[in-house]
Amino acid sequence: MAVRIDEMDRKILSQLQEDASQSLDEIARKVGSSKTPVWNRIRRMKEQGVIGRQTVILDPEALGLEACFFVLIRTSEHEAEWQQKFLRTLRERPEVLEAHRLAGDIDYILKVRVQNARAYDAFYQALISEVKIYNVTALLSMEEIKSTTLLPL
Amino acid sequence: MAVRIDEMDRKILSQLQEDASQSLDEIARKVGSSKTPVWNRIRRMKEQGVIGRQTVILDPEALGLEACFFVLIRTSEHEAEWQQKFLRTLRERPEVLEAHRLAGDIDYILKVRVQNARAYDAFYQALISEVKIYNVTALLSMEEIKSTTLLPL
DNA sequence: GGTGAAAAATGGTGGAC
DNA sequence: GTCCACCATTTTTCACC
Repeated sequence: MAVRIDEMDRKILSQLQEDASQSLDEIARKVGSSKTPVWNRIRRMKEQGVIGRQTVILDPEALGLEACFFVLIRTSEHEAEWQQKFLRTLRERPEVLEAHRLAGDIDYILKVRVQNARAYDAFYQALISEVKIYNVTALLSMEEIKSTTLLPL
Repeated sequence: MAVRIDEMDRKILSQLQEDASQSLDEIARKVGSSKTPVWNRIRRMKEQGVIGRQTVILDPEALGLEACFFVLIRTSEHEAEWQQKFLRTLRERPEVLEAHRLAGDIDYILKVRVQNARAYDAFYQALISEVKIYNVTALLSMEEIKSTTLLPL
């Protein structure tokens, strides 16, 4: 997974993160290079998987997704089969935006975006009916102080 | 913040989320419309703020950001001035990718991306030296099961 | 609100240095 | 590896339905 990235690559990535709709010429000018080398570097980084999906960030509130929960999960089951099913469920559910397996006494954390508390409860009921879970704590977000996809470069 | 979005808008947003590098023609064809109306709808939704930043998703591992922590914070301070400073600190720190104020006994949750455990400790020390915090629990991610910016439409 | 065409800008490629 | 110029595609605007 380790990939050689030099200063010029970092500058290009930074520009792309900031605004991927910029033209090649514009990016080239800002990073102090010209079109072809910038284009070649971008192509290489896409092939290597450093650069992934190109997307737009939507406003969840405007789309009626007004509730955001962080869900802390403890489980008693640690068998492979149980885990497979659990992971599949999480990946299939579009309201699960993030899922991590953790070190320590909490086993998993999820970030879940839904319309409202009732929609969260529906998700929760569906989840626990599909897989056995020992303990669940839901943390309700009152205010999104910060939310960014921009990685520090 | 509530905005009128019809079925066609949703289809367009879905396509843009999936792949923002698609041409207008391609999007128009997929949603069963044509170029100009799709373009007008996209422009309107950008003005309304439904569509925000256009960006690329980078692979954190490839960039050497191999550690991801979720940080649960309890604080004894609830004064306006303290909060102002705390929020400013979070917004300024690029390693803080998400920050939410919570309901319940945990006051804040952060998602923090750093190179390694040492870099996290540096962040943690900097944070507690800037603002007084009652209790901090760091959850270390062992495995990113899912991470998406695609909102359910 | 949709269609089609035309002008301006951009992406992608190949050749010279 | 960088610069430059070329052409096909795409974006963006506009007049018309």
